[in-house]
Amino acid sequence: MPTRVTIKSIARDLGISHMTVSRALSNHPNVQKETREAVLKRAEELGYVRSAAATAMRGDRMRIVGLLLPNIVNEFYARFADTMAMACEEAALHLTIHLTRDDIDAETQALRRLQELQARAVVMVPTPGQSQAGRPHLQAMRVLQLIRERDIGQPVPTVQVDDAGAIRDAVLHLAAAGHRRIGYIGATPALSSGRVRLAAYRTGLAAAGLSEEAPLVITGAPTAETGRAGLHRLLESATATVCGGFEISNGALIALLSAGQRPDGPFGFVGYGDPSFYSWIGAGVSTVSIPVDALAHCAVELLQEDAPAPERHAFTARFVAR
Amino acid sequence: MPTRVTIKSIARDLGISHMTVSRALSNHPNVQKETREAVLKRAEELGYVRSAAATAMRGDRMRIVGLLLPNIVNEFYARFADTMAMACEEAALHLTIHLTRDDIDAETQALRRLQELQARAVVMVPTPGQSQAGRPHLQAMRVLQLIRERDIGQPVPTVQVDDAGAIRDAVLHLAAAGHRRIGYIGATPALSSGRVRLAAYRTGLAAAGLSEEAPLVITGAPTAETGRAGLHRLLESATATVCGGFEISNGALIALLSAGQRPDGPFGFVGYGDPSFYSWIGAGVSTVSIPVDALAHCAVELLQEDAPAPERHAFTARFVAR
DNA sequence: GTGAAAGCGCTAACAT
DNA sequence: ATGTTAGCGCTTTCAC
Repeated sequence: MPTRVTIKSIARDLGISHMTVSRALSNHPNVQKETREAVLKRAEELGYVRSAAATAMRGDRMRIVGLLLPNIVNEFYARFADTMAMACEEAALHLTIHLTRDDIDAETQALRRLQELQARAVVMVPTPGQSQAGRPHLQAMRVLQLIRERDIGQPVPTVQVDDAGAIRDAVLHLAAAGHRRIGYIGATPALSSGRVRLAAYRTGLAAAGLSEEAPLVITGAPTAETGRAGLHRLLESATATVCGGFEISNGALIALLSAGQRPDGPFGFVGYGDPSFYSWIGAGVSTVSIPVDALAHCAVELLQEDAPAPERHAFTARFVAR
Repeated sequence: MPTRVTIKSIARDLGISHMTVSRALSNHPNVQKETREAVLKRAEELGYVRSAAATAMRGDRMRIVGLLLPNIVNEFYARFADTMAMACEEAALHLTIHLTRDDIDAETQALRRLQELQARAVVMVPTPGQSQAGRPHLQAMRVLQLIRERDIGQPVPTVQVDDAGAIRDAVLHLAAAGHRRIGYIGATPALSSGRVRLAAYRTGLAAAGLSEEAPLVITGAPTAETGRAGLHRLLESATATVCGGFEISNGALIALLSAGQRPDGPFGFVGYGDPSFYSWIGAGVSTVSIPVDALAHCAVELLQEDAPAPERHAFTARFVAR
């Protein structure tokens, strides 16, 4: 194995001091033109790369940002990660992904390892539970909470989605179209997002002057399967439904289509999330559109700041009628 | 800002040498029981974490693995990343994601930055083009190519998908069901995967004793939109189709469903990839099933090896009739 | 314009 | 069982 190319090895190679090499490589003015050029040329030839470890040892944090997500297959998280990865690339930051599966121990572990790395910052979707072990020491690492909020012993900025208005609007939209039996398929109220969305559905019903009928409210795991099963039941008992989750929405939509119905069809359908294909099924799928990219960009901007205020940044979802 | 907790700060705190602290923390036998316990206790209290940078400076590479992908929204890449992230978590490796958008400069840049980090390894889907600039110096970093192969100046292991057999089987399956006008919707032959899959489709036609009809072969960008548009055309000119791409398949399937057709006929449909919902649409969607998890696990295993042989690891896709 | 020294956090090697 | 030294690659500080 060839020894590492360092400023010292280049210096020896050129018969000069390693300091001159350092200066040449970091554009310091006090280097003779020819010396600088010789250094740059040799560095290029040998494939020199500055050691991030050595830089970190001198006090700088690593140019690393951690991203803690429950998973990355979920459309929302994938899109979020995608946008964040691009933004990080632009800011010359490394984005490291840590999947928690919503397990607090995995989360704690990931945070700990990010500190070993001296990561600059971490964007996390906090796991629902409360830690039984002590809170991790966050030291100098910037923390930013996404989607959910949890007390981690210090105030941190959060980036949230406010979808209550959009869900209420969805119900009102269906009611205005004449629907009286409007169902809801969403995540279990055990999740805070599940609670909020269900409450928004109820607000919508009330605003439309409709009363809730228990059999029309279907909650379960936030999976496509829940959406599929839910829609099957609602096809018999309701005339329309609102979905409260990405996977659930996709599952329900596929079930609707495979039942031979169109999304703009007699059965009223409002999805959740806005993958591109929603816009070209039939006349388009009405949906609660989440501004994923805006969320991701906000997150990256906050990461760039020296001392981001521990504020709540809420992004409003929009009901899109199609 | 509180100064960093280091072995030296703990040593001062305890009035002992930093070496004793180091030994205690790394389970070296030569430490008195009480001393060790005192150290561990204090370290825990202060939230000490070993500096990865310092460790890296001493010669160890960082416990970082880079993953270079065109994007992460694509179902296949998302699932691959998901599985890899879990496996890395288990192996105490950090997985850093770098999106190339199939741009060779982005790729080169990402590789360079991974070296600055002294990443242990990189799993990359090489971009199609050829680099005009010189090849990056890979130094001691292990490289593993995924899906595609490109000469990067040194032999490296590759993890590939062999889907030709499955695509041929798909055509034969449709032919056996009586279809004579079997279409194909796939990626442009500009991509190597596009070429291979199209060739497999042709092999299938030949094996079934059918001749190719140009209008039935639709290629384009590997997007859902290509699938949608393709299926619309084929609905008029063909009686069945095989898909050659994840996004294309999803797009075509949605188009099929929203045309009021069921995937189990009369129009013969074979998708590509096997997201969970394919199994519960109607009687199920026949598809070319790609063993994503096996690919990901193979990749992680190769990363663990000291000196993985530069072999080609091919995973065979299976045609699943449903 | 260039160089020498020191120190960031850590551990292997060598004292004691 | 514990302590001291040196050096990994780099930049800041202080000579020259």
